[in-house]
Amino acid sequence: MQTLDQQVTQRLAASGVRYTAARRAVVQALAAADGPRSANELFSTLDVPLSSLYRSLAVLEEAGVLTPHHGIRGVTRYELAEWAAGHHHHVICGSCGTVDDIHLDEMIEGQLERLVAEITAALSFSPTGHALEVEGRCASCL
Amino acid sequence: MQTLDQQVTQRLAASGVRYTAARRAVVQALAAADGPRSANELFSTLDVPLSSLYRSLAVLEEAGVLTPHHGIRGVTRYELAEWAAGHHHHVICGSCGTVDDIHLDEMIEGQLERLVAEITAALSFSPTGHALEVEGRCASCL
DNA sequence: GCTGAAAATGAGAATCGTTCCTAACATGAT
DNA sequence: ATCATGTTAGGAACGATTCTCATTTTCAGC
Repeated sequence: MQTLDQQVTQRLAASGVRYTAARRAVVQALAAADGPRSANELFSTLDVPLSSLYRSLAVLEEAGVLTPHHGIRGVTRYELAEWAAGHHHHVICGSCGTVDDIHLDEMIEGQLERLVAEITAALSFSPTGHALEVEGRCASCL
Repeated sequence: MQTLDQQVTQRLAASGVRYTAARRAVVQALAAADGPRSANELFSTLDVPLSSLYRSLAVLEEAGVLTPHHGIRGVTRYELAEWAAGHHHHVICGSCGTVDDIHLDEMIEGQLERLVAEITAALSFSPTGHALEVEGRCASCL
């Protein structure tokens, strides 16, 4: 079992890029968060210039370390990829755009997986993943 | 059983706005499409000024006729709301951003519904809907 | 420990989708 | 016909993101 940093280092090396301090800060901030975060949200936490932040996010996405999540008002939030964060789903507030992770218990997740398999079996489309999103209002927007 | 136009007229009346030619064109274009469409995509089809188009989309969303779908690069695509288009899900190409509708058969949809009910039962969050999105590559991006 | 090429950075300008503003234009109720 | 209100076109403004480029950092090979 390797640490997250070791795994990220390997992934970045495979893309021929370095695991610098700014990139490390981004990965650690996202690892500590309990949902996807936008560039601006990270910016207000991290003391990394915005332009560098956007570049780091792009590099990390390209290397398969982060996955983007497109929300309201053109805001893209990033989270650790599935191999790092574990497979999970999202609860999204339609009002403020906040996204929280939810992990389904194995039984339910298994059912969902079977469902997706049935759906994609009939399509001429090569699926790479699936996402179940529950929409509603979060506690602070009610 | 009323026509779509009649139903939309009622919804807009409830919001105190008119069902004008431009709005009718938007609704009909989306009814004919087999997936969500962005303002730009509609613009290239409809001969409605972009600013009016955006306003029409906002009005129709506000009235509950359309629902937005946020895609890559900050592009928002709209589709008819569930009451008009029927409940369905999406297949999304991670490369070009194209979104296509998929309708699940009743048995599968019922399973999914039960799944979502189980998930939300444990959350202090008032759900308004759910979406299952299958990600992958479309035929033209392979 | 140096050195040079490649990679990464920071600051600001530029771009893109989208929203807001304003003045001119319809429409329906009175 | 008149008035209040809804609607429009066009363009300015906006926020998120990307680009540019000069500078700095990193690291393999000496």
